[in-house]
Amino acid sequence: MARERREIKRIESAAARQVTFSKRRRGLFKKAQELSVLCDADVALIVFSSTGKLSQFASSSMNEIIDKYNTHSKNLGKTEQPSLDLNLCVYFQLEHSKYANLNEQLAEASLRLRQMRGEELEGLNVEELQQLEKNLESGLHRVLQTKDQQFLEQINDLERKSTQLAEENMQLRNQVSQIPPAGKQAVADTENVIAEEGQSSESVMTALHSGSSQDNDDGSDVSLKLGLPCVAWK
Amino acid sequence: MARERREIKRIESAAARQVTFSKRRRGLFKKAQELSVLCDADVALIVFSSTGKLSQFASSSMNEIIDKYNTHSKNLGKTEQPSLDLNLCVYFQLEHSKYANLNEQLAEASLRLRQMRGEELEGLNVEELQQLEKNLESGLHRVLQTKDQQFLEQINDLERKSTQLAEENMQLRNQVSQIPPAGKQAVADTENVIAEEGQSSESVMTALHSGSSQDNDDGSDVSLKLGLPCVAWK
DNA sequence: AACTATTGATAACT
DNA sequence: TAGTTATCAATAGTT
Repeated sequence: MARERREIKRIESAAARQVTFSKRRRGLFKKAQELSVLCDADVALIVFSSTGKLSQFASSSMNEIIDKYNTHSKNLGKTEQPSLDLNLCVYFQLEHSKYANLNEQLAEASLRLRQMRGEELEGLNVEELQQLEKNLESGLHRVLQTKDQQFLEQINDLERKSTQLAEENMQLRNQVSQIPPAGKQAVADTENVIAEEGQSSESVMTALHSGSSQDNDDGSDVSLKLGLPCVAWK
Repeated sequence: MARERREIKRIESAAARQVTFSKRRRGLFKKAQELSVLCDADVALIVFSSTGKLSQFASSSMNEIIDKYNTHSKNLGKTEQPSLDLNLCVYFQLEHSKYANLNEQLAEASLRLRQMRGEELEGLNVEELQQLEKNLESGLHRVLQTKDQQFLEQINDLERKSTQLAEENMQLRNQVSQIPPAGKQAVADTENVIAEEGQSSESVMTALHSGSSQDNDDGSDVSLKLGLPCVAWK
């Protein structure tokens, strides 16, 4: 509502989000208060910022309104404080309304999920479809970013481990070359030269596997794993 | 915010109060939703009208937010188990398990929704992210198809109406041309020719507006509307 | 309920 | 962080 229309989607910049939060929160609370006064309504507003900070407004008492809310779904009677004899009855009603409420919310959430999966779109108009499209696109975008990030992390991991292994490899070679010559020394030396020139990566893999079963006095973990544990997305 | 500034005090006329309540309540809920989306805030809004009718909005789950509020403000102790006979106890356990179960399902569904929106992806591995990506892509695909379909339907509608209007337009022209010549006949004819050649679409629009206020014995609806009703995506 | 004149809220800027 | 202003959005009164 200002210099330019702002699309209703999460503000990525934390600073801008904070500024907008302050401004809009003030506006929202003002309107909540105005509604309660103008229309004699009972209004409760609870806001947790993205940093977890609580703000609240209640036209009367917050707890009173929440109680009224909890008992409302099924019960219409005036908000009398439950007498001791009625405690049980109220408890049942409360449980029931919570239950009904949960059921409703679950149905709502399920519908949203189905719609995000592209089902049950019949009741939606073009505007709602466009909103859904935006949500899906931004969700997809973030999922792709996260996935890429995980791939990059794995690659970095692997590179680090490779470097480490290469170093160990070289140390091992030095140790081997310092072993006093035995009977078949000449042959062993020749093989070593070939390996160094043409099969360095295979040498690394060999060092890897032998390394984890060998005694290894530096205690480093040299196993290579791809981070793909097999947990199904239901 | 309108024709005249309204003082913030209880509206005495019940009718006016009801009307204002409806309008402002809609605005308040919209703003609550916008705040929650824009600023990634958790917002709960409970409104009881002066007649006791409940409206509510919660960016996630109302119960969740209220719980968070209760713990956040200060309250902790509660849940005194009513010590009663065995049947009742069993009943409570049953209710509680149903309740817990629903709560679990709702939490699960909420998490899925947030993840589809690209939030809380931290716990997912690459395989799960790929599955999520597939779900989002297929959902997006279907949403786009549905949207395109609705656009096409609107276009067909408009084309049908345009054709109809063009026909009516032609009939009207014929009627006009059959009017017996009056004093300024020559001038009128000339204007007609110009209109036919260079301003056909404007002629159609003119026919549209006059048509809806004129007597129209075929009873057809000749208004042109784009199907974008303003229903908020809660 | 639908329509506008007008006020109010606020996004970008300072 | 607060203040200013151009613009957009909400809505009071009306039909």
